[in-house]
Amino acid sequence: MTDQAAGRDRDRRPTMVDVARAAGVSLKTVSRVANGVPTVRSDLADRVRAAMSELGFQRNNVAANLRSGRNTATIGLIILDLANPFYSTIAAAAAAVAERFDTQLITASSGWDPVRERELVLDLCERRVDGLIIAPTGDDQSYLGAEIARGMPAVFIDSPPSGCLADTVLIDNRTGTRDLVRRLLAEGHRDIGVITDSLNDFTMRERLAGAAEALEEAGIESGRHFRRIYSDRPHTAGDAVGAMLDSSEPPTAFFCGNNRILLGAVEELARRHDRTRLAAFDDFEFAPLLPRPVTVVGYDTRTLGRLAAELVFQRLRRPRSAQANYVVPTYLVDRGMAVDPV
Amino acid sequence: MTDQAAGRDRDRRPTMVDVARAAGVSLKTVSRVANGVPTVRSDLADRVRAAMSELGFQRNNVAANLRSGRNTATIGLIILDLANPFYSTIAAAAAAVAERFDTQLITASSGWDPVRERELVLDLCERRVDGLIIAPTGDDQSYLGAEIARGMPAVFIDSPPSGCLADTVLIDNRTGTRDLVRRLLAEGHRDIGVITDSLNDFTMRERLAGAAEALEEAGIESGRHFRRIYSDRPHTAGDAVGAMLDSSEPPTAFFCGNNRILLGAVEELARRHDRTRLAAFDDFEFAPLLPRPVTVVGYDTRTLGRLAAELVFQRLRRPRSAQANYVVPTYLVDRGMAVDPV
DNA sequence: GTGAAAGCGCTAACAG
DNA sequence: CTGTTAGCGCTTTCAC
Repeated sequence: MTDQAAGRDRDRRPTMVDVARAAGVSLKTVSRVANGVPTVRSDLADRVRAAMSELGFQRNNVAANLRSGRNTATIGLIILDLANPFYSTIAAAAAAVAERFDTQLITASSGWDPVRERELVLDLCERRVDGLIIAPTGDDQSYLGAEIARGMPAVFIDSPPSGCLADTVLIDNRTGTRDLVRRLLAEGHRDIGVITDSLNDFTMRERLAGAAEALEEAGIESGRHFRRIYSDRPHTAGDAVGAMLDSSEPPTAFFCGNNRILLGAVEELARRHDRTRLAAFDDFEFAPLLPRPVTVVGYDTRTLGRLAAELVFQRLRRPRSAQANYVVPTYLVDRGMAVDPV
Repeated sequence: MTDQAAGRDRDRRPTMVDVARAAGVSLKTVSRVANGVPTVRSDLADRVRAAMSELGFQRNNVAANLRSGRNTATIGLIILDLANPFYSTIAAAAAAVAERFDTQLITASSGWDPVRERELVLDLCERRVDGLIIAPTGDDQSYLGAEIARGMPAVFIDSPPSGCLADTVLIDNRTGTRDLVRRLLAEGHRDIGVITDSLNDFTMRERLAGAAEALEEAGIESGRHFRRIYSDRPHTAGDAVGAMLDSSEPPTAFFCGNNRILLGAVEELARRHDRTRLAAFDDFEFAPLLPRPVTVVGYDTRTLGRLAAELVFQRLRRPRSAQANYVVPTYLVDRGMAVDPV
């Protein structure tokens, strides 16, 4: 490098070469100081540090990682929608674990698009993230097999992968729903309206299966009052509730497959001044404020995110450890408040 | 590189050199194919592509960016708490913009810790993110001045920076609150209890100032009914409400500085079967389900995130463009439902 | 203790 | 149209 190429432009970020020249030492000494290597003569180290702050030097970690072959200290989190509190809570919990390992999280939303999911995985792999946490959509993650075989830590959350083997952290959808429906049965309800979202979704299938188990235990035909809705408008759930209530044998209780459905049901029941028993999967922040009692299946979303992140770092340390499949337990909790008329 | 160093280990990711050797072409031809350069003889391109999928090649974008001096296609988002829907909505909106530019978001939470905020900024700069979106905490962001001068696009959201100049996207806290308090005044309320969170917070100071403006317009001493709370437990807000109601001249209306305070107030009023008029800053998803009418100040959080991200990319294109200071407008909306007794 | 040389995986520049 | 050479900013040898 000639002297005139010494980088006179103010815009360029100073490199270790610039620092070395300013401090009158070799590039390598600068590198040592930057990395806190103790065996550097203190006067040299001081000169280097002075030059660093003089020039406003900041190490380029991208370059450092490239040469050292070390990790990028980044893990990728692919979820369905970051605006959804369920996923943002997971992201926050995973980030808290990552922080302990000086690692940052790249969070991306697939928006329920399997093609996008795959693109994101590829993109993150090309960025050489150290690991991947994925809430899958669609039913084919076989494209990840090669990555996993190559040693990329991959953890699936909320739903298991299809077409490849990986660590998973799931919620106990089936047991949670079974316990909830058992409770309704114990209260004497025999006609229980079950409202689910699309059964393309693993979690929804599991919840329905849990409900069916409880109903069958009680000798009740599990499909007796069953409505599927596909829309994300709460209104649709309200319509389902209305249709069942208007039938010749209306249910005396409803199980709502998620909190969105519950909200639609609450609104419809409020409109009708109807006090049919309500139960649902998913607890949520404002459930205590619901204007009528509701029993919901709760679970610790933060635990889900935390376990997933911990699995990634665990697998980073011991790449060939046995596949881990965690299940986050559920519990029943009574929400909603008794309120006055306005 | 000698032949025996050809990388026999199965674990190592294949590089362009490996692909070139397998395809019997030069490294550069592989690079061209990987980058979609059209001027490659089709039979060579086919051989390269075959070798690529044979070896499971994935370009290392970290290395590619290093050499080309291009961007890392990453922007950093520093917020206070990703688990908070306000911030996760911003993150989702910013990510949606970033997606249009094939850019990923690294999202990190400072947790209201100024030291952590600074560490995160430094870390993200060392990772050579292309830009930064920051919801600041603390009152000194002067450490960013050098970065901004060097051309790092930085956009502050929710609160402006102190000690440096940068683009901002803020919410019109002052106007929103002033309009809301004006409405209470127009309804005839003269005794309005104002409950805020810590005034260390820029947004809270602005909201209080907006309330004061409206009260002074009406010739009312603005500090008449005023309580500050510092805790994040809604209970504390309830205590403040209770104390004011128990005073010799209880307010006939309350303004709550944020939605957390509102929830505490709602609970306390429900407990007392008290129907004092309620108003608050912040709309939120479940506000329509509140068990009593409440007028809230709403704003489009997604717009905030979108504008911030767009500013980053705008400044990336034209680094020396004039400083932009956007203000997201607010509006009043009536929430809460009239409900039956249970 | 310090520094020169080589090279991480890729692209830019220039030849052929 | 293809290949060679150099080099991004840093770390890793391995001499001195």
